[in-house]
Amino acid sequence: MSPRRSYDQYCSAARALDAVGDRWTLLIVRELLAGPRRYTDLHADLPGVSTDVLASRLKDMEREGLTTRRRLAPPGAVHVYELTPRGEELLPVLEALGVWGAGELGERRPTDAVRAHWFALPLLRALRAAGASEGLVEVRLEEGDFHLRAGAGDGPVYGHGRAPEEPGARLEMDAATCAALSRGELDLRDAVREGRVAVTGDGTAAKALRET
Amino acid sequence: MSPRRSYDQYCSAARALDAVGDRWTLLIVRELLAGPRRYTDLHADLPGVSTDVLASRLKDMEREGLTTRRRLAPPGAVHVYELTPRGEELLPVLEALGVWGAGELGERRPTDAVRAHWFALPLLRALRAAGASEGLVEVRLEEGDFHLRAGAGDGPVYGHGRAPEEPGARLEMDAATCAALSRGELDLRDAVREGRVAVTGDGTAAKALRET
DNA sequence: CGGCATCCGTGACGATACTG
DNA sequence: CAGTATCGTCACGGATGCCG
Repeated sequence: MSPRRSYDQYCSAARALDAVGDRWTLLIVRELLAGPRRYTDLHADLPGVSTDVLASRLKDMEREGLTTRRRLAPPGAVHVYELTPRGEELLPVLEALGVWGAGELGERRPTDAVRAHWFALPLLRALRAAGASEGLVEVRLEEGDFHLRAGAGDGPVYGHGRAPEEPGARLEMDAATCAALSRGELDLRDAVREGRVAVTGDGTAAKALRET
Repeated sequence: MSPRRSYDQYCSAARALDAVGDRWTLLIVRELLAGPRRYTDLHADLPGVSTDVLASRLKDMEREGLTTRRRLAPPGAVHVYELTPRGEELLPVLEALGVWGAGELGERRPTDAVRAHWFALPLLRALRAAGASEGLVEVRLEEGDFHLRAGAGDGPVYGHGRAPEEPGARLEMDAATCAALSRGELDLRDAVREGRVAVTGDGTAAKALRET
C-alpha cells in the first residue's frame, strides 16, 4: 500500500499505513502468506486488480522490503514473489483485520469471488479456539484444498492444494459450514460433533477434535 | 475507508478493507479512540487531510456503523463525532498496525507532524509489558499531555490533555525517550530506572514501575 | 467561527491492448 | 507468461466560498 503520498506523521500506525495502506497491498500479502507465487497466479487469485497496479505494487513492496523476487532454478526458470521475514510479520495485521471483518462477512454475494485459501486464517483461528492447532492440517472444500502449518514459527503459514506430506488431520466440510466457522457463528468442536465437519487422521489435532 | 470500489471477495480481511481500507479512515479511528471530537479538532490532528475528504469519510464511516454524529447539549451545541462499539472494536487492528509500524518509525523526519496522543497506544503497550497497565495514567510530554485508561473494557482507551481525575500514575519524559519506547528499543522499567521517565502517584501502576 | 460544499489540478486506479 | 503502454475516469489534496 505505500501510498505514493506519505501521511508524514510521526506515528507508528501511520507509518504502517504508509507502507501497506495502498489499495491491494495487504491482499497481496494475504496471497503470499501461502508461500512463493508467480505473477500470473497472483493475478488470478486477486480478481479485480489490473495488471499494471499489481506490477506496480510488487515493485513498491520489494522496495519496502516486504517481498523479494526470485528466479526458480531451471527447468521452469520462472519468477516467483515471496514474503521477506519482515513481510511475514504482517500476519498479525491480517489476523486483526480478519477478526474484525468476520463481522462484516455475512452471506456470500453474487458478485463475490471466492478462493479456498481465503479461509485459511479463519480456520486456523477456529483450530486454535478448539485447542487443535498443532502440526500439518489439510482442509478440503468444494472450492478447493489447502493446508495449514498450525504451529509454524517461520515460513508460510498455509499453502495451496493438498498437504505435501501426510497431514496430522484432514478436515472436510461444505461451503456453508466453512463460512459459518469463518464468521465465528459456529464452533469447530460443535461442527465436528454435529457431523458437519469430517475429521480423519491420527495427529494430535485430529484426536483433539474428535474427542467430545 | 470503504473504498467506493469494493474488492468483492468473500474473505473477511477483504471485507474489513472494504470498510476501513480507504485512505485516512483508520487514522480517523485513531483520533476517535481518544473519545468524541469535533470536526475542526479532527481536521487539526489529521494534518494533510483535505476538508472534503474528511467530511466524506465521516459520512462513509457513519453509514458503515463505525461512528455516530451527535449534537452536544447547549451551551455549546456543537456536533461531535464518536466511535460506535463496532468502531471501537477496530482497536486491535490499530494495535497490530502500530506494532508492525514501530519497526518503520525510525527518527522523526523534518516533514513529520507529531501529536502527543499518537504515543498513547505505544505507551499503553509499554505499560502492559512492564506489568503496570492498571487504572488511570497521565502522560506528560513536550508535545502535550494525554491520559490512558489502562484497564478500560469499553469507552475511550485514551484521552486528550491531563487526566480528569487524580491519576494512579503520572509519567513525564522527553521526546527522545518517548520515541524510543514507541519503537520498542527501550524498556519502560529500564527507562524509569535510568531516570529517563519520572513517575509520580501512588496507584498500583506507579508502584509497579518504581519497584526495581 | 465551525462545518462543510465547490472548483480545480494532479495523480492513482481499472480496463484493454500490446510486446518481449 | 510476465509484464509495459495507453487511456478514460475517479479519488485525492489545496484553496476558496458559503451558510447557519
